[in-house]
This record gives sequence, structure tokens and C-alpha cells, in this order.
Amino acid sequence: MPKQVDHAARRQEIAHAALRLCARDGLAGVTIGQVAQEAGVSKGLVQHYFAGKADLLRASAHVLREEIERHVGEAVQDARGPADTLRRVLLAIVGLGVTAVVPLLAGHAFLSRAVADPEIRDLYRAGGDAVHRAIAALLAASDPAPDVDPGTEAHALLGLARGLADGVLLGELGVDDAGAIVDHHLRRILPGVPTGSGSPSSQPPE
Amino acid sequence: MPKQVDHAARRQEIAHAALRLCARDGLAGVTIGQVAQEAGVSKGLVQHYFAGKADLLRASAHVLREEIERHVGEAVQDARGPADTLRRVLLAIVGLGVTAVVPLLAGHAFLSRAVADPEIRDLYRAGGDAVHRAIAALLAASDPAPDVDPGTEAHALLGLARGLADGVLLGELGVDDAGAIVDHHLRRILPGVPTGSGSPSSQPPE
DNA sequence: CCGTTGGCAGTACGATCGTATTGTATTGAT
DNA sequence: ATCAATACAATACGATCGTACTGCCAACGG
Repeated sequence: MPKQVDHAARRQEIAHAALRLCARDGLAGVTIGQVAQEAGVSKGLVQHYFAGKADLLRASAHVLREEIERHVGEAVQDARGPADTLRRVLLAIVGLGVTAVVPLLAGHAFLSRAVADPEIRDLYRAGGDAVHRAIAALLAASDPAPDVDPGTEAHALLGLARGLADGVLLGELGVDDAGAIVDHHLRRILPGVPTGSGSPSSQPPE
Repeated sequence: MPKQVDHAARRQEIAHAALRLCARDGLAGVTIGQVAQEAGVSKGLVQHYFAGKADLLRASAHVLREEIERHVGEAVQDARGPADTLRRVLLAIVGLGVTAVVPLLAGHAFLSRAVADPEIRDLYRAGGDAVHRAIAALLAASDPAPDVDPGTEAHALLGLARGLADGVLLGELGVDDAGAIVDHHLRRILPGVPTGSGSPSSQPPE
């Protein structure tokens, strides 16, 4: 047996390099050679770990999803109750516009590829549905206003967060502004919770 | 003098072909040759009308913006008052997910290019700001609830509409669902206006 | 201790890209 | 009628792409 390396880890490293390139130059800038250079390995090695460019792109899309889920998951880590969790999830999505520009940008780039690639499209759908279900469940557990339908409101919340993230990404508004909008919206549909104190996106006044 | 043709019109035709390709195959699928084939002209003609690929892409981005503005403009055409206009604008943006998939998809593809190309980035910023200002003005003229700040609420509205458009594009929800969400949101901040009757996106019951 | 297996780099090759160049047809002014 | 300018097509060319192929080195099993 030869030297053993962590196959999955190597694939992740290379996929990460691909995502970085994707965010920097767009999907068109993602070539095998560029990816190899960005990852600091040889072109041949990329071939060794990926069957082809399509395989690399698919793996990158998966890594991309995991990356975003990790970001959101970290933000939720020490939440106090479902309402706070919901708030943190939405703020995390909005915050992607600054804290995770690479995944967000790469996500947009891949969106145009989701048209041609059914697997990536399904990945998007599955990811979106999962977030939607999670938000709806969180919403239902936060004793919302009586006229709020969790499923519908979850779509509104998710849409709002995604749209605001894009706005932040383009520099149209700041993260704080977007966060305030989310909080304002949440306060309307969650009458019971207090005004969102202890913002998780900025450190408290110590 | 040689045969005279409408230079601008020819450029628009070719740019439109580029946008169609962009929506179908993503930005990576937009090559001079493919664009020429899609437009039904020779590769040399594309060169004749565009200084290079970058020029073609820039022009396509401009055409893309005009296309979206045209779509929204048509939806607003026979609106009754600022509140109705605002509603139609938002529904038009949301409706892009089905009625103008090509511009919307192409827009996403170009977004990743806006990172590398300052001109396209400025185009995005300018377009977003213009829509934001328009929405804020419409909002202020619709006698909103007293606790509504037009500028902030415009960001929320625009974000919501954009996010919902993406959701519609990905098939997460239908246009009608998204439209209902927009209406619901509008009803909350515009207490004076009646429930949005006469949906402009679907024909009335005759 | 050695051979086989897999990590890894380098090169080769056909296809395709963007662009430069050349050629031809057409039209309007002289 | 002729000339010049332009629309348009076709080809050529260098660069780069993705992929295939070859070779070397390291390390575990026997």
C-alpha cells in the first residue's frame, strides 16, 4: 500500500480552491489549471481526485452548501429558544453578504449552472426546501401572531433574507441595516419576543 | 456609402442572443461562436459590431437592464395611483421568475461577473439604487403607516421581491404564492389601500 | 527487504476559444 | 459608371482549455 492520505479532505481542499476562484472570477474563471494553481497542487493531481471538470463542479457545489450550512449552524450554536434561533438563522443568511462572500458569490455563479445541470439544480432545491422547513418549524415554535401561517411566512422570511443578502453583497445597504429590517419584520410577526437584544453579528458593548 | 443598417439594432439583436445563451448555459456558455450561431449570423459579424468579448458582455448587461426595466414598466402602465403602482412593480419583480426567466437568470450569471468587472458592478449598483429610490418614492406617496420609514421599508420590499423572485425561479413556490406574500406585506404597511383586487399578473375572471 | 500500489508531477494532444486578417458583395455619393 | 466605405463571411493563428498518458517517488504488505 502506498502513502495514505485523506481522500475526502484533499477533495475538499481542491473544491474550496475552486469556490474561491468562482467568487473571484466567476464560473468562467474556474479551469482545471487555475484550480490546481489556486490549491497549490499540480494539474495532474486535480485529475487524480476528480473524474473531470463536471465532477469537480458538483463536488464544489456540495462543499458550497456545507459551507453555508456550517455558517448558519455556528450562528445558531448558543441560541436561547426557537425565536432567538430563528432570528439568528435569518441574520446569518443576511450576513453572508459580508462574512461569507465567497460562498454567496459562488452560489450565484452556480445558480446559472443549475439550469444546465440537473444535479446542481436538485441540490439547490433540496437546500432551499430544507431551510424553508427549518424556518417554518422555528416559526411555529415561537408562538407567532395568530394570523401568521408558518409555511407562507417562512417563504416570506427566507425570501427577505436572501434578497437582503444580495443587497448587502452589492453594497446597497449595510449588514446592520439589513439586520434591523429583519428584526423589525420579526417583531411584527412575533409579538411575544422582546426586542432583539444581544446582536450575535456584532460583539456586545462588553 | 455602403448599405446602411441600424447599427444599434444589430447590436441589440446579438446581445439578446448572448442573453439567451447566458440563461440557457450560464455565462461560461457564452462564446463568440455560439452567440453568432444563436443570432443566426457569422462569427465575423459579431466581431464587426463588438470590439471584443468584453464589449459584447457589457452591451448584453445593458440590454439586460433595459429588458427588466421594460418588463416592470409595462406592468406599471395603467396603474391607479402610487399604491397600485408600487404593488405592480413588486409583483413584476416577483413575476420575473416566470415571465422573464432569461433576464433573471442572465442577471444572476452576470452578478458573478460583476466581481471582476467594475462597469457591470456599477451597472448593478445603479440599477438597484434606481429601483430602491423609485420604491421609496412610491411608498412615501401611498400614505404608509406612521411607523414606516420609506427608505428602510423600500429596502425590505425590494429585498423581499428579489428573494421571492429567486424562490419562484427555483420552483420553491408559485408566482401566486409569492404575489400573495407581497400583497400581505403591503397590506400591513399600507393600511389605507383596499385588498389588491384585479391582479395584473393574471387575467381577471372576465 | 522488496515489490506493488497509489499519491503526485509533467507532458502531449485534440478541441475550442478570442482575435486578427483577408476577401467579397453591396450601396450611396460623386 | 466608378470609387470608397461598410456589411458581412470565411479563414488563419496563437493561447488555453479539458483530458489522456507517462513516469517517478514514497510507503505499506508480504
